[in-house]
Amino acid sequence: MSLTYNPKETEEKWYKYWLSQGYFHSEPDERESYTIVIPPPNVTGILHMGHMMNNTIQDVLIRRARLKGYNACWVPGTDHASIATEAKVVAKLKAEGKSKNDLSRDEFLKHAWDWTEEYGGRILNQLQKLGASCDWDRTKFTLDDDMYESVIDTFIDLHEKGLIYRGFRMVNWDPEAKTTLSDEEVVYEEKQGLLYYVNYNIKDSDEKITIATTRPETIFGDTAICINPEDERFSHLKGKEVIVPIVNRTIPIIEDTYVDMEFGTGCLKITPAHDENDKVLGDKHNLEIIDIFNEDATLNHHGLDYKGLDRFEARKQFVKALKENNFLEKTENYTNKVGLSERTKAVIEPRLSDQWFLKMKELAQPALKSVLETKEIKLYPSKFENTYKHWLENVRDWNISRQLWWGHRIPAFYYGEGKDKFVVAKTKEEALEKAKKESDNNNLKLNDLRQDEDVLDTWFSSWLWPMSVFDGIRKPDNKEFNYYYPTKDLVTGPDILFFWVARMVMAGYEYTGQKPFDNIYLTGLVRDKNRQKMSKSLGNSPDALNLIDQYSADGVRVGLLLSNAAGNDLLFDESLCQQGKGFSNKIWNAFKLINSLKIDKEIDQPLSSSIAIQWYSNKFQEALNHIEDHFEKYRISDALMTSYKLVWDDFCSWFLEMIKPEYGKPVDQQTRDQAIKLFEDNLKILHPFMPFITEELWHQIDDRTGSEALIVSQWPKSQQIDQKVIKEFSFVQDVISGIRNIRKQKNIAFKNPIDLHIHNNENASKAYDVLIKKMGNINDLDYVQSQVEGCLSFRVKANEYFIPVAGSIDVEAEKKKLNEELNYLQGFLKSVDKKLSNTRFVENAPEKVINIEKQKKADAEAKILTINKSLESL
RNA sequence: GGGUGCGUAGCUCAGUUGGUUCAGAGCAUCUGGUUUACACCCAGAAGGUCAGGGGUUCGAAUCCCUUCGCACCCA
Repeated sequence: MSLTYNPKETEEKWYKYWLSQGYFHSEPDERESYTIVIPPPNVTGILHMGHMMNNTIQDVLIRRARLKGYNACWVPGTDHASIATEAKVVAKLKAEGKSKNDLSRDEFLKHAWDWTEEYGGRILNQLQKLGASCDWDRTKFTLDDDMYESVIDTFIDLHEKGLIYRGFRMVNWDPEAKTTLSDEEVVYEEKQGLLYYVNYNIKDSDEKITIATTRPETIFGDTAICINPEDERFSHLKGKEVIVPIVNRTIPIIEDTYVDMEFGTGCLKITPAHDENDKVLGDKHNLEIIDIFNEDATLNHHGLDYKGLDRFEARKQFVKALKENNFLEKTENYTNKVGLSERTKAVIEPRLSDQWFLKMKELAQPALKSVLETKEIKLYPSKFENTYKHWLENVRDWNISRQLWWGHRIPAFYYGEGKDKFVVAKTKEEALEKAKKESDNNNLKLNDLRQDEDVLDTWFSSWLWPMSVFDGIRKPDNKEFNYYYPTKDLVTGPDILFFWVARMVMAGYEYTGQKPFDNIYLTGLVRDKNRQKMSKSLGNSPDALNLIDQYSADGVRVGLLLSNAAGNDLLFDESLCQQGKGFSNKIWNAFKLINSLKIDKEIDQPLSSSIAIQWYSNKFQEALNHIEDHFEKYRISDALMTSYKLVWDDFCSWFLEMIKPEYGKPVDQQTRDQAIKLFEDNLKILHPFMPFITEELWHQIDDRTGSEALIVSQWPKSQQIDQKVIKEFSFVQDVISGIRNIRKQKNIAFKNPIDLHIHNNENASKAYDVLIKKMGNINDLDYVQSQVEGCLSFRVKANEYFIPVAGSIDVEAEKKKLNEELNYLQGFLKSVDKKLSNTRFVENAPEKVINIEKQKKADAEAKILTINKSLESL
């Protein structure tokens, strides 16, 4: 066995081994299934801390399920991320001097596929370094043929059900990506801007009216001025018209109570094409709609001389012109929230366009019910239920179209001039048949059909993920789907609770009548020390593989899990990984110790060892119960911490020290065998957290065949716990701590033996005396009936322990110590007495609590008695 | 503007049904230790107005109200 643990070699070796043995692969069989589908990372992405966190948790769950005898199946895959990927491909083309506009759709898609093939597998390979035990044979991509068809089938089905419709709506337009974004993809930022006060001349009058706007460049699109009908300042202007400055168009003054008389000048310009609220007013008052922008947010011909200028440049120049022509009254500083594209950071332009929408209200109902009413799906931590509820109860129709090429192309075919002349069909041929019927025109040819140019929102494919990875959309009765679905756990971040999770629940019920998963576990976001979300784009994410290099995969896994409770953000700190690595070292050395002991088959097991084994067996069972409970409640970090303390404190610091023979002496066969058995149980519960080192040691213990690998062994069985053993030993631990304290106090090195006299008021079991002697390095241990002079003392419960020390005892110091203990106890007793003499407490508190208080009282009284006696004898 | 959550040791965070185990863990700090599996170690110590105030209760870090600070979501 090598002196120190070499994670690099080990990790590579065992990952290959697991793969070669097919342990990650699952096929339906008679066992119960335990399925997790990975939240598909972005195909162009690379591994960041969030992924590591997320996937470590999934791997812990799936490895534990495997050990517990489930047929565990973790399905990996990626999504095509239309906006992000298309943006990257466009950027790459640009760097090569090509423009997307010069390419045909097919040519562009070829570039996108090339890109995907080059970078697509990257993130999955990185997951392997982390130890992820995914069933790689099942790896899926949202644009695989079967996945593609599932999405198209779903679109057609929902359209037939009347849930998908086409609408002319104000959308969030990203002028950089030249696409629509959903509300969820827009981030708002406060920006310092100006409020411009602009004068409009009243037609056939010398009078003018002043409006305040943050966007003077949209004046080109003005089609009305609106005043509040109750505003007396403007009542004389009712029915008149104004002239748009510079543009010289005449527009009406309309009246609507929507206008806030307090804000600005109480007078509003209406630009229906470029503002959501103006659009509503425009519809109400039948106003003309003038769209002044091109798709890249430069001005079109409505912008007159400013045609072709970017909106911000146009604003600058137009304001200058307004000023020069005395239309600009004044400007004021003004902060407003500006919507930005999450992906490109471009300022969102509200834009009217034809889009495809999915009605959400109906679909949301089962999703609400299952999480909030029937609890068929459980959400961890439950605090997110409120957020979930609020979103679903106020859900808006989902704009599912994107003005992009990379993705699932909308299967709508236009056959005539009007934009409502279309049919939805799976193939062009089917579409032709439908179109002939609808148009009553049998002369229609394939060439007369034009397919919609847009693709579907990426989430419109990933909301099917738990079904489509098992081909459950196309073939709902297939064997695998029936076996693996519904899945068990979904592990993801709270930031995509609506984007993805809620929608998967909707799709699940819509298509199977069943939930897609039993449990939703929302992890925290990984943040850096400045509380910023860690992301590649901010450049504040440590390189994942570098971390693994430095601290080992096991170390990083432990580091990530250690201080991370569900749903709470984790401020990432590398020292946590260091702690994880330190833990590996500890485990390694624990085995090194057991392994290095020479065995003597002739010697009997010492009493101290048999006690140690009995104690640790029970301690292990107690911890196992806690661990099971933690897992059940998805308190993964607690489960890890419980295991950590069990192995480090109980196993290494106590158990191993107790069974360790004197230096150079051999160990008996029985103790060694039992220690190995207990160590193996440790490895089993550690395996989900630290798969590599545990598998390595498992094989160092013994030559094992393929089917005997740790990854496919059996999780320890729960057994009856002997609480008495644990309780008695805990008392013994206190005694040993007391001895250590005295040694420390008097600077008595451990190698120097001392004597111990025990005044056994508690009538504690003497069975453990051998251990006290061994662990305290006690020469003579005896029992006394009264205080012993010339000793330092300490107490455990009512028991008193005396240790003779060389030189004179400082009687005053001893008295002082005793008096302090006495004072504390008397205060404590008083508070307990107060409780017990309170009739309302005795009447109301549960019996269990009262008994505890009574026990406290008895213990305190006994101890006080002991101390008083000691004080007397001093 | 509306909603949700958070505030516990120097730092990062647990604290489950209000009641033993409750004021905890890890890191950092300090003191001592090593011929012995591990200095990636061992044995100890110190560190707290549970954000402030009020209330409910026999009993509050935990429940309610309120003030302050912070974060996130939605508009």
